[in-house]
Amino acid sequence: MTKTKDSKTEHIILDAAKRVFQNKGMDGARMQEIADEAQINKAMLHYYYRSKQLLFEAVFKNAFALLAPQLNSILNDKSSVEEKIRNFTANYISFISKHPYLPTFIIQELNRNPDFVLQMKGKKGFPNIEKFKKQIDVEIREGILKPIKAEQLFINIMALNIFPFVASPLIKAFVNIDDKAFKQLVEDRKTEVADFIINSIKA
Amino acid sequence: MTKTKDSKTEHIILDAAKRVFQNKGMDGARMQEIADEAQINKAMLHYYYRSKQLLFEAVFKNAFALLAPQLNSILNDKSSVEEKIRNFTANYISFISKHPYLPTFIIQELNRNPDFVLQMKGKKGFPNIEKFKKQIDVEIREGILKPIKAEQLFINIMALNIFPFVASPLIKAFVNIDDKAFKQLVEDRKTEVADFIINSIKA
DNA sequence: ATATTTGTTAACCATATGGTTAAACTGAAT
DNA sequence: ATTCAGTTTAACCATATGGTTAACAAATAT
Repeated sequence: MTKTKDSKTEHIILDAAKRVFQNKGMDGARMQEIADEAQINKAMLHYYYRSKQLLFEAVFKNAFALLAPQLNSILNDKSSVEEKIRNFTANYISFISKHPYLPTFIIQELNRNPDFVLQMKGKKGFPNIEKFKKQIDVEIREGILKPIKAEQLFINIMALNIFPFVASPLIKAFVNIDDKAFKQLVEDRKTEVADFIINSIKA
Repeated sequence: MTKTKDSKTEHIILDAAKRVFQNKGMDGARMQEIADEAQINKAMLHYYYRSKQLLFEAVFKNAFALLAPQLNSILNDKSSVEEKIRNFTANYISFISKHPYLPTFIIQELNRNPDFVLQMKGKKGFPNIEKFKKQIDVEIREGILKPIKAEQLFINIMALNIFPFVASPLIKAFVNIDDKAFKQLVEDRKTEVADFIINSIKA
């Protein structure tokens, strides 16, 4: 059994760091807490990841890499706009229900350090709107869709799908519901949101 | 000139604290930085606000008090649903363009400490969906609107209006635009978003 | 078997940080 | 002028925190 480059410990650390950073953010997280979470000596964190900043970046990139393909599906898939919206909405909400921390974490940390996104932008697999733009224009010309800017539509799709997870404490308070009812509301959105969007843009 | 209860210094501190907390969040903010920002001795912060936590709460409540009336306008005004949506969208985007930090700050800190919202919930002026719910049901019965749950519609309105500000670094990267183009995109949303929503829900 | 590299630990260090204190200053009331 | 409450400052304190080190253990190579 050859030793894998990523040691077991290294993985345990990343996993613990994920949990802590996702809950507390970069500023709120403590190296000792990550070590405790991993049931490991604090020095190991530095042994494998050198610094808090680098450990954080590993976690962030990991999280981003999980999210990006989701968005690419709506930007680059071959199906029609309507199909894409229906698929994306259902899939995305399922996906995030399994990782409810993800969008909040990414958005929070990107606001803390907007330059961070520039580092990602170059890499392949980074979501890009160009293909989607062309597709929208084609479907408008074909009379399938009402005129709308692809940028605005894309923002709307993102907003309707992501926002409820980012703002859940606020929504729960305003709508005056508990966790269970909120979960049901989100579940309903798997079709609600797609209908809402398509209603609006279909010619 | 009688001395006002709120001293000048107290106000200067709150103002500086706003700027720092909004940019760095509770965890990222430093008392020394706030003192520097206010050009004042650090001990004054404790003299007037006792602790970082209390100073933070003052800032947070202040921010929340600014945001709440905006949401109440859509929940409690007398006009028709369509009018409300058009007004709210235009007003809200104008409002936030002047306070771009607000939604991100509130959402971020509420996620850090969800119990915080419960403390606000009791107070009068806290946004509540009940009236809006009834209005939606009436307009559906009258055939003005297609059937939709008030909760979902409210979430959609919030999402479409608030999300672009919360996720601006992400959006700028995906849509591949600079600050100026983003500002224009947001400006366009003052009518875009209302049209998008009304398109979808009007019978 | 022995040397060498890799992994792990406890103790330690420098600095940052929220908070305190005691003395000094200010301006108005006596 | 003196008192007195409210305000401001510099110095200080205890603790938390990210990071390092040196010794030790386990695995791997020679």
